[in-house]
Amino acid sequence: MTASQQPTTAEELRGAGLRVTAARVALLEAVRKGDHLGVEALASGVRERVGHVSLQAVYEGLHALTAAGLIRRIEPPGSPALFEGRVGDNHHHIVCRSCGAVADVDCAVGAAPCLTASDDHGFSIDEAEVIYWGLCRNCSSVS
Amino acid sequence: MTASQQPTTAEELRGAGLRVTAARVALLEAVRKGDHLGVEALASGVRERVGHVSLQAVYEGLHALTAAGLIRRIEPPGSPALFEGRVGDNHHHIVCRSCGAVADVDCAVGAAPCLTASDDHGFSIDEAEVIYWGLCRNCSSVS
DNA sequence: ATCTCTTTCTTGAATCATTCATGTTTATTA
DNA sequence: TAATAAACATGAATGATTCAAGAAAGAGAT
Repeated sequence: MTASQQPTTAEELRGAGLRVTAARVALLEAVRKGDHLGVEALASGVRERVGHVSLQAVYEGLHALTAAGLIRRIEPPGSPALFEGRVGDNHHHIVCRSCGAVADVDCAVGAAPCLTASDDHGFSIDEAEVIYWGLCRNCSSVS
Repeated sequence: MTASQQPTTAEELRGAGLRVTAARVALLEAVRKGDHLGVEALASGVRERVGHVSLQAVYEGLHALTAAGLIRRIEPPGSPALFEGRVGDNHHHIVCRSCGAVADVDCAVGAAPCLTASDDHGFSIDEAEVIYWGLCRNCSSVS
């Protein structure tokens, strides 16, 4: 068996210095398949694939995957933490004020948008995170 | 006594449809005097002015003042809620990754910045909130 | 000034997300 | 296959916030 061109999930974990366990493979796949899911939803997804996994193992796995840069954690105000598989690009999020739905938004103004604050107060800024607030299609039609 | 040109704190509360109580006057002043303070710090500030006030009264007062638009609530990821007195303008925040310090940033690109997402996914967007991440002067000098 | 009504406040408990602690299991590598 | 460090399980703890029910106190009417 030669190494495939596209690394498997297991190879990605090992390449990030993490051990390959069924729980973590399933967790990474659940995050990637999901669309900004929370911890409970991810735990359900993992359990569908590999049987019982404790909630704490899910929390630890999410920390490890986040630290390794394989997934990204976002925390919209008023919501528990959500996780997504899209990493490395600089993208932002729209959050529905009514139902909490989250969608991705590519940066509108280039690769490192908004990184220029008008007055940085002596801070050295390395990232600008934008959250757009509004209503999703469903919620605005109900209005 | 004629009405002053600059409304008093009490008049502002009444004008917003809220009852004028010592606790809420002190709370509004504490928020305005403070610089992005959390609930516990605000409770301390209120108690310095008017004696014992329960934490729940502080929470309720903060909700009421926020709903009335007299103060603004922000919730940087990883931090409990913070409150500020600067409202009505569209400004953003810098958060120190190391110590959590928060500073205000005027919008870099005009009155309603970044409100144009590249793809709104059918959302109707009414606000863009920007959080700049970095290190404050103190934390970056310690490096 | 007093009465009434509604808002605000208090006390105490409950909830939710997340973390901590300890012991056990399991994946890796030698 | 044995040693060891990472990952997992179970159970308890923490911190921020909210809920519930009754007591106190502003605001406007009498």
